[in-house]
Amino acid sequence: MHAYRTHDCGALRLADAGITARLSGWVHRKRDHGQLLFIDLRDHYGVTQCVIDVSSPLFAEVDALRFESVVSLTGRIAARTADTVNPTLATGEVELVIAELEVLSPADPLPFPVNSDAEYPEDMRLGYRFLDLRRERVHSNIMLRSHVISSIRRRMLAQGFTEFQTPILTAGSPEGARDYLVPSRLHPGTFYALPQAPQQFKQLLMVAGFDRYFQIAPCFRDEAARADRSPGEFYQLDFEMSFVTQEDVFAAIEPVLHGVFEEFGEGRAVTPAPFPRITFADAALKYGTDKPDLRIPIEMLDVTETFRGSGFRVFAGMIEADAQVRVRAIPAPGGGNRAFCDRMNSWAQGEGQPGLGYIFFRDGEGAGPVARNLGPERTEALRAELGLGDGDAVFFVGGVPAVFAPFASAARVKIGRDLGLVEEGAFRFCWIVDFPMYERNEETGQIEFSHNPFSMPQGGLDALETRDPLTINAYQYDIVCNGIELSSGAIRNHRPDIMYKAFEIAGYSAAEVEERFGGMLKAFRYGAPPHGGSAPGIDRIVMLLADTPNIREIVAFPMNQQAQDLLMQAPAPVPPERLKELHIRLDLPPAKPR
RNA sequence: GGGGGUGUAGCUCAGUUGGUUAGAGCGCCGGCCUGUCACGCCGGAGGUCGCGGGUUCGAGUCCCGUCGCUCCCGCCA
Repeated sequence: MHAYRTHDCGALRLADAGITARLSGWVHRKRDHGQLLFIDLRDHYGVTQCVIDVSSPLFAEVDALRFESVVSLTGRIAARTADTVNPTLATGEVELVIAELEVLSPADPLPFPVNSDAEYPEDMRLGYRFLDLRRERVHSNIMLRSHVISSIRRRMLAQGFTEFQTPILTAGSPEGARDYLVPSRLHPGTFYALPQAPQQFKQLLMVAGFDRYFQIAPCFRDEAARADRSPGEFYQLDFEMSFVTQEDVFAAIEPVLHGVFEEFGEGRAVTPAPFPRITFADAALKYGTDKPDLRIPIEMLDVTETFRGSGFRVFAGMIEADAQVRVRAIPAPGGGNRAFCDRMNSWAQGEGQPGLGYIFFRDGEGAGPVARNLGPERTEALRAELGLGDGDAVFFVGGVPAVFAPFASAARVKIGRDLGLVEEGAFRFCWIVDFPMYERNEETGQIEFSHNPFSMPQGGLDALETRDPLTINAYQYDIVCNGIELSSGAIRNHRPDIMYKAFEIAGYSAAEVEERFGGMLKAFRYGAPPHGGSAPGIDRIVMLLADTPNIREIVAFPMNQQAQDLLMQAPAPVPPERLKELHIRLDLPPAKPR
């Protein structure tokens, strides 16, 4: 007989009754009846009930086992009587009658129970992550993550992509987040950086002629954490393709994402490919954000003209005073009662707004102060334009769109949630396309890249030379699911001439561009294919599938929000001789003693 | 760097208007129980109420400061 097990703890069935089996695992639960004792033995695969009674000489020893001790139990497999079958357990028709016990590893009393799904403090869970990972929910999340990654690999290979590794010790990125730096021992005073993303390498692979690259790529950024964002490191499905248009990129990745979400969505609906394409401008207008949650069937509408010169002086006056001012209507189907509208108004005030104007429709007409000031004709025109009727309401936000957008977006989401309009059990995808290439920095007045400076401007060199930069869009796109940005991507700018011009508009001299991006420019001078790609976040995909807002639920060994590993004690000081070897002297005091 | 929340037993939490000896469930230790599956029943140990200061006859409770954790803003193309 095998030293540890003949079966795993999820394997035994009624057909196994009568055999002698050996199981190894953790003591999940104990039920002590004095003369009779049940042990639920758990391993990765399942739970099996084991039983012993007082006639056995082992009884006292089994009785003394503490939770989470690792034991090997050997004995006959017995069919349970009909009235003792446990239908909630895969192995619930049988039990192991304990004849031999080996304690492989006794456990101390636990800092928190493993056999419970109750909430525990994050720092304790992370400090005892090996225990936390035994708990059913986290354990299955980590398995889900592994299966998702396998599925992604399989699907990417099926799409003709090839997986490549790219360096972890590399050069710093001139743009973007803070780099993690690694001192060079061989070259005093110099540092490697950990990649924020394999961006330049994947583009170089395209220049090298590999055509379709992907990688489940670790990315490192020395920035603050969020609930949905790890400090330090995270993973992306990084991919890049040559000789493609934006639509080719979409067509390549949509089946992968759709397939993965179908495979692991447990019946939740998934937007069929092709996913809707929404322009950045339309998203701003309809949703107030470039990350719309399309499970909420509310679209805002511009109603500036209805309020221009109207009796509703607040908005009419704002429109008169500032040409940038717009008024947006947020329809609230089913929200047509004063209680709901007043509650929304109070919520808005709690959000720091002066209030939230509304009209609600009953008895065939609009009610509320806005309707009174606007007059019946304009109110009726609004009602008709928005397709609303009795029992519905509409809310209004006014001002400069860029200023009110975050609030309008939040109001849309709150209305959708409070009225129960959110489509449950669904993954709603869309592409946000046509991001503006440039924006004006309101403080300095300078024209800056609004997103990725390496994207190809729509219209190419001609557009850069002839058009107002603020009207130029880039071939840049995000993929969004349920209001969560899964990735940014772009058709890249592979033409040095267009790159110099693009940077010139943003105030960079040719010499600066040469100095900062010389490597890429050099590669582009020897025959570079047009190329593009994207990099959906693995962690966010798994979070959506696991239905958790916290990234630490789907990463096996996460750091805490202060970017510390509480189990391994990282980061940690290093001995002086190691620092000396690295030519480093710590002569600055810590910024703040901790 | 800023803001919100939070901190009471190993864990989850309750603790009234400031008032006697700070409680419950789980876990731990001991006892009882031969068919449970979150087994049940009885008993016990376990507390610097995060820390420091203040107000008060009296502080877990009120005030000030500070620290930890967490969430958000900044930040993250």
